[in-house]
Amino acid sequence: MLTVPSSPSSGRKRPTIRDVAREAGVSYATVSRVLNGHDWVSPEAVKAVRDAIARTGYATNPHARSLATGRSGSVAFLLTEPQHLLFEDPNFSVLLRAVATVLSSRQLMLILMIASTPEERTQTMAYLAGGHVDGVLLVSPHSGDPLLGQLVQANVPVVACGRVLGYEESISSVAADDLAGARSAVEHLLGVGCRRIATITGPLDTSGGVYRLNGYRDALLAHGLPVEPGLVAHGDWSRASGADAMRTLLERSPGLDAVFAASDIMAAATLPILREAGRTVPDDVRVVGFDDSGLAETTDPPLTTVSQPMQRISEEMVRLLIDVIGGRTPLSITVPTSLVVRSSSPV
Amino acid sequence: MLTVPSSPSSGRKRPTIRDVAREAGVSYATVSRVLNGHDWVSPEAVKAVRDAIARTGYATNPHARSLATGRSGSVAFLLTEPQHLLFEDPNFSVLLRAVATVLSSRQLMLILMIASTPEERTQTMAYLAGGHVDGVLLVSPHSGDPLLGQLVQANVPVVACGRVLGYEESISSVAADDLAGARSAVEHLLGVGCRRIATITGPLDTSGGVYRLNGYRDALLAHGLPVEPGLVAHGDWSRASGADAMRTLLERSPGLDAVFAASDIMAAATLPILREAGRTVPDDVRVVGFDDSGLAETTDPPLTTVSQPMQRISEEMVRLLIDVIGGRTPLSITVPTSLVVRSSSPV
DNA sequence: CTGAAAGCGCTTACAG
DNA sequence: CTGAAAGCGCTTACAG
Repeated sequence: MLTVPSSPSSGRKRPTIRDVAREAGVSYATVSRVLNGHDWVSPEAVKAVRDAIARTGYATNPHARSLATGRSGSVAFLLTEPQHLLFEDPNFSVLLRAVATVLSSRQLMLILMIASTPEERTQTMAYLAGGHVDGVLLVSPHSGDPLLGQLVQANVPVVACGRVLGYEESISSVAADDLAGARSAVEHLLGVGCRRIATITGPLDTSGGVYRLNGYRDALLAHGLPVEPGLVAHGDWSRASGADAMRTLLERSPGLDAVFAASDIMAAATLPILREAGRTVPDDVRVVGFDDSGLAETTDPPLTTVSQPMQRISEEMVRLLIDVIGGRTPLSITVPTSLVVRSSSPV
Repeated sequence: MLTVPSSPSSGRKRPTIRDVAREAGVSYATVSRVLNGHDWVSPEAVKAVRDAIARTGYATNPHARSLATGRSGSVAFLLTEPQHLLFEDPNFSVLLRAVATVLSSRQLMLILMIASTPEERTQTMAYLAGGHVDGVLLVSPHSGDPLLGQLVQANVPVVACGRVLGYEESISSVAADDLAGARSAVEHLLGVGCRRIATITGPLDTSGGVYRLNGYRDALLAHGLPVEPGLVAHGDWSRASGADAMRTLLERSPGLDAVFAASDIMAAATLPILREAGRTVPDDVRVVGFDDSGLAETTDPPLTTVSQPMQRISEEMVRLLIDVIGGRTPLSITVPTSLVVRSSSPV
């Protein structure tokens, strides 16, 4: 069913393991051995083979290898967010970039799969369940997503970025410490004297949405402050939702003196709204975001935010996925966050 | 050399073409025929096979197929920009997203490869020259890049996004009409009365950098205006370079009344600099960008910019790549742009 | 330490 | 229209 015609442009036949063997004067099994390095091979044979490889310009055929080993040598990076978020949120590109580097250092290919539309989801699931990749890295899953159950049922090795609500036991994950991160943000606001602190949450079917809200609550309660419903508005990570939430909050609680948004995008979206409403940031209203995604530095004023160590998260995701592929039981990893103070809420 | 252990988690053996054949009561060659649809198969056989596929849950093994056909069924999306740009520029994610969708509709896998560091480049080149993908989509190539020559020499099917300076004949490309787009931007500025129009160029080893500068010149000359060196500053697409260029321009030509930046990112970067310099946009200085990348709507004020039809560009890139893989000669495709007017330079 | 050989799961002429 | 068979390029026990 491939749409690609056969390829005359690939030119003359590439050298195979047999060509190398002939050139090196050994059997092709020996060539395979030095290629894979598992078994013992005599130093002379190794050298002969290496030279022959260099002379012939041999490169191993990954399809043949995969067929023989049953492993694909590739990992899917699966995005399930609606497409507008993929455009907006720098977090995705940062994660993608970091993961690509880590995978490449482990000789694994990164296959990008986007499953927004129903058709894409069906196709994607068939591909993944077909065992065509060794494992999948799942980005920002929502707990109601049927893909999750299918993945678990099909026994596909998965590691999610962010804990997966409802699948904590069955799907491995690595996440920033959302709870502690959010708490530190709100404690920072309390520490500089804010008392009417609003929050814009993420979607509550994601662990980021839930845990960051919990962190907000914890911090307030720990300081003996009530959690007022009028100070809590919900977003879906998008810029538009952040702007809407800010408008709602200003309407319901004009006296607010700070807002903690569960993402930098949503935090950035509050800025023009606050300005239009005649509030100065940070003098009238302080703003704190979450992610430190690169966006935070470029807003006016730059955002105080909770930094997630994306590099570390990426490394752990790949390492964990390799473990899971190897048959180890699911695990949740939490990495610490740190508060980055900028002018939207200075100390 | 794969770092992934063998995979117990993949569970029981998947059904193969032979299981389907047995179930359907035909030879497995027939199963393959209905799977591929090239040859004639009797309707009864087709039905028997389809049913058997459904019952067994068969999914074809892409590695076996690739080994037999010599085609990989996958395409590389190759990024060679330094990593900071990948974070900043929404253009990349937009293109990636669009290309992923088009490829998926053609049953082709998208393999993401990032070649920033020297090691990554060596590895990448080996992989591509090894014929492990059917073709490569090249993003934002710079003309001095040795990878270009290697790709051409290795006879790898390539389609670039943006014309590749120095390789116009040998590397296919699809690009927005940079020249006409830039001209329309500057004509817009001239049309609203600007006379001291500065420009911030892209890097001059990219066609986007060169052609957009040419468009700027063309428009000025056509209106009988000189091209003043003091009004031209160079950037490298990055935000930081845009800010630097703006500072330089203000210093050299304090009397400027407009700036045309060759990308939205660089245009966005001028805004805070202009504000710090006490200039109001658009009253004192008008700003026009290029890309309409999503960023343009979110700046303050929103940017007037030249819109590139990324969806269309993506479709053409994939279609063209399939042609090139099929052995057709290189081709350059140019798609028209359109001016989007927003408050940074209203009519 | 190293060959010979089977096998991974498919496609595709070659005969019928 | 459909089988039987060779072959794609590797890996990996199995003998030695």
